[in-house]
Amino acid sequence: MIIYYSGMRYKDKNKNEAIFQATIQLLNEIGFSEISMSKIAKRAQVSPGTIYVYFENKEDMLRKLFLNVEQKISSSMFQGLHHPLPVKARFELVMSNFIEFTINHKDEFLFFEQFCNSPLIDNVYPVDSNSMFEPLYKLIEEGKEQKLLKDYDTMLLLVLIYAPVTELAKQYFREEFEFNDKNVKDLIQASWDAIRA
Amino acid sequence: MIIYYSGMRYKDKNKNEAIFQATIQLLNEIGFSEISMSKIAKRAQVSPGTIYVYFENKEDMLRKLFLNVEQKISSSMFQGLHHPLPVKARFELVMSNFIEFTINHKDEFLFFEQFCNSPLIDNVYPVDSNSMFEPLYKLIEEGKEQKLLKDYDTMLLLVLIYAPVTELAKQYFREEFEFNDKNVKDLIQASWDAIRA
Amino acid sequence: MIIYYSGMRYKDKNKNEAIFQATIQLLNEIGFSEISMSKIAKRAQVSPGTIYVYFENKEDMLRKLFLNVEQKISSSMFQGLHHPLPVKARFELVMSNFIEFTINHKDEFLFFEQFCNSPLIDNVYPVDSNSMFEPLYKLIEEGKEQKLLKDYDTMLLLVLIYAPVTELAKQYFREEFEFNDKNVKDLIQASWDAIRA
Amino acid sequence: MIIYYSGMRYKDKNKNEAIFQATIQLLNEIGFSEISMSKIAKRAQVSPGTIYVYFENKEDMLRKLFLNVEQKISSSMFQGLHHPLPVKARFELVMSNFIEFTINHKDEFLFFEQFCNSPLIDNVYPVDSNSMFEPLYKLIEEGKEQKLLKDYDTMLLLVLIYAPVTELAKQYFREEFEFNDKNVKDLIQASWDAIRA
DNA sequence: GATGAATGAGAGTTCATTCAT
DNA sequence: CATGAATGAACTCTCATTCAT
Repeated sequence: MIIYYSGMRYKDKNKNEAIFQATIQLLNEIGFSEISMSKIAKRAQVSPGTIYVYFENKEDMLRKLFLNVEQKISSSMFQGLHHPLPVKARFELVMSNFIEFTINHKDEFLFFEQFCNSPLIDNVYPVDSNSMFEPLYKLIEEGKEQKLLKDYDTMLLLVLIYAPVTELAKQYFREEFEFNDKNVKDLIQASWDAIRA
Repeated sequence: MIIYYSGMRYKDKNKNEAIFQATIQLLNEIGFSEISMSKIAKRAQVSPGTIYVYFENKEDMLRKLFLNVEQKISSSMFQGLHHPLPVKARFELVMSNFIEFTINHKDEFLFFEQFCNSPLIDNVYPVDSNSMFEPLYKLIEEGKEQKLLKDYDTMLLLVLIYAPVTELAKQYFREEFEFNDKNVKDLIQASWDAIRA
Repeated sequence: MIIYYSGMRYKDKNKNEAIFQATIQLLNEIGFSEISMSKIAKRAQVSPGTIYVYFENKEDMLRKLFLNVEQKISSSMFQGLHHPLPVKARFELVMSNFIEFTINHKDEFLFFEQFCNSPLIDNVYPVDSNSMFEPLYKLIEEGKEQKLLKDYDTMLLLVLIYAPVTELAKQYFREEFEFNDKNVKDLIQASWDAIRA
Repeated sequence: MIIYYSGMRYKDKNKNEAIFQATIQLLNEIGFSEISMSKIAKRAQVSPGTIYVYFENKEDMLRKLFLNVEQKISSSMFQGLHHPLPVKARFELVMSNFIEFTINHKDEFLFFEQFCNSPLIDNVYPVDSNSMFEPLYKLIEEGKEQKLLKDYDTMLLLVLIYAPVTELAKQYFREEFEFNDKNVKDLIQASWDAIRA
C-alpha cells in the first residue's frame, strides 16, 4: 500500500515493515554472523536493491530497526502509567507490562537482547544506553525519597528488577521456565523484596 | 610450551590459546557480523590455515572456545565452596566469586554473554543450558528445604540472583555503574532479600 | 544481445556463452586439476561473482556446459537424416557428419571427451549415458532387421562405429593422424565392414 | 617391508604402491578436480609428508603412476606373443589379452583413460603417445605386407581395433554392456572384419 | 519506487609443499 | 625413513552495494 500525503509520495510502509520483520526473524534463526542483505531481501520478498531505497546501508537499517523495537518495548512497558498511583502499584504495573510484552513478542525481544549484547550497540548509543528505562529510573528515585525503597545506587535497584525479567524470558523461550500466573506473581513479589527498604 | 615426541611435531598449546584470545578480543571489538577467520589469524599471529590444524571449522572453534570460557567461569564461581558452611555463607561466597570473576575477566565475560544471546548457543546445548549453575541450583534447593528461602520455582530464584550480577557487570564495563565495596555488599544483600523466605 | 523489459535488467546471453567458451578453452589447456572459477572469470572477462548469477555453482556450470555441448554434437550428427534413405546411406551420412563436427569443433569435442572420461559424468547421467546416440542405435536395429548388419549386440555394433571416430579425432588433434578425403572414406568403409553381415 | 640392498637403504615398495593405489582409487571416485595430496595421503594411510619422500611433487607422482600403469597394460597386452604365430592368431591373442586386462583391472584402466583424455598427457609424452601400441602397430604393418589387411593408413587400422575395446570396457563398467564369451568373440570377429583385406 | 544483474572484495576453507623433529 | 604441524596462496562462493532500466 502506498500512501500519498499532501503532494508528497511516501515510501511503502509495508515494505519497510517487511524488511524489519525479515531481519528480526533471520537474526534469531541464524545470527549476526550468517545474516546478509540478500537473505533478508529474499525473506522479505523484495529485491536486494529495494532495501537501499529505504535505508542507507546495512548498519543504518539495523540501527533504525533497533530504535524501532526499543520504542515498541518502551511504550508497552509504561503503558497506563498514571502518576497518581502509588509507587508500588506503578512498579507492579510496569513489571507486568514488561513481562507481558516479552512473552508476546518473542522475535522483537530476542533481537533486542542479541543486539544489546553485541558491540553494535556502541554505534547506536554513543553516550547513554538506558534512556529506555528512564521513567522506571525516575520511579525508583521517587520510591527512595519516600523511604519505601533501599537507599542503594539507583542503577543497582533498577537492574535488580529488570534483569531477572529478561533472563527469565529467555529461559521461557528455551522452554526451561514457565510463565504461569503464580510465577509472574512470585517474580514481582521477589523483585519488590529485593528493592524495598 | 612445545612437547616433542620421537618423529612428531606436536600441537602447540600456546597457538590454541592465542587463537582463543584473538577471537574473544575481536568479538568484543567488532562482533559476530564483522569477525572473520583471517582477522582472527592476523590478531593471533598465525596463518589462516593454522586455525584449521586446531579446529574443524569456524563453528567448531567458537563452540570449543565457549565451552572453555564456561569452564573458567564455573570453576571460579564455585571456588572454595565447602559443604560445611551454612547456606547463606555459601550464597555470599558464590556471589562474590562471580562478581570478582566478571569484573576481572572483561573479555571472557562479554564474549560469554554475547554468545549466550546469539543463536549459536543452540548448537552448543541441544538439551540443557544451565549446567554451569548446577551447584548453585542445588544450593537453592537446599535453602528451600531448610525453609531459609522462598518456596518459589527454583529456576526463578536462581535467575533472581545471577541475572542482576551479569547485567550490572555490563553496565560497569560501559562505565554506567561502579563496583565499589558498598555496591557489592548492597547487591548481595538485595539479592538475598529477593530470595529469602 | 541484451533484452530489456520494464524495471529489470535481464541476463545477457553473451555472458553465459562467454563463460562456456572460457571454460572449454581452459579445460583443454590446463585440465580439471588446474581450472578455477577465477581463471574462468578472467578468461571470460567477467567478475567471479557474475558466474554465480548464471549458475548455482561450479558443478552446475560444468553440467550445463556439458549438456549444451552434447546437444550441439547430437544435432550436427543427425543433420539431414531423412528416413527414406536406405540404411547404408544413412550410416554414411551420420559418419561424415560426426567426423566433420569433431574436426571443426576441436574445443567442444575435446572438452566432451575429457568430461565423459571423468567421474563428473556420473553426476550428469544417473541412468542412461547414450541417449545422444539414440537415433544411431535405432538405425543399427533397423539394419539388423533388414539382415544388412551382423546379428550382434546392438551396443557392440554402435561402439564399433563411433569409437574409432572419436579416437582418430584425438590422434588428429595431436597431429598423429591426417583426416584427408581418403582416410575419411577408408574409415567409413572399414566401419561398415566391421558391422555388415 | 623394507629391503636392504648392498649397503643401500631402499624405499618401502609397499608405501609407494599404497600411494599409487590410493591415487587411482580417488581419481576414479572424485576426479582430478577434487583430488588432493592430503586426501591421497589419508587414503594411503601415510602422512602427506611421506609422499614427498617418494616423489618430487604432485605432477611427478602422477606422471610416474601413469607410466607404471601403462607398463602394466602393455606387458599384459603382449603377453605370450610369439613371432612364429600367424598374424591373425597374434591379432586374436592381443585382443583377448587387452579385453581381459581391462575388465580385470577396472581402477587402473579407468585411471589410464581419464589421464589420456586430459591435458596432463601432454606433459608425459612430449613427442609420441602411442609407444604402448608399438608391437601392435608392427603387427598390422606385417599383415599389410602379407596382403591380409587393408592397405589403409596403419594408424587408422590400429585405432579400428583398440578403440572399440576401450569404449566397450567403459560401457561394461557402467553396466551398459556385458562382456560374455559371445560378445568377446563377436568383438574380435568384427574388428578383424574391419581391418582385413 | 522497484528491480535484479553485475561487481570486486573478502568470506571460510583447502591446497601443495616444507621442515623440525 | 617418516611424521604432521605449519604456512601463504589459492580455492569456491557470498558479500554489501551500485545502477541501468
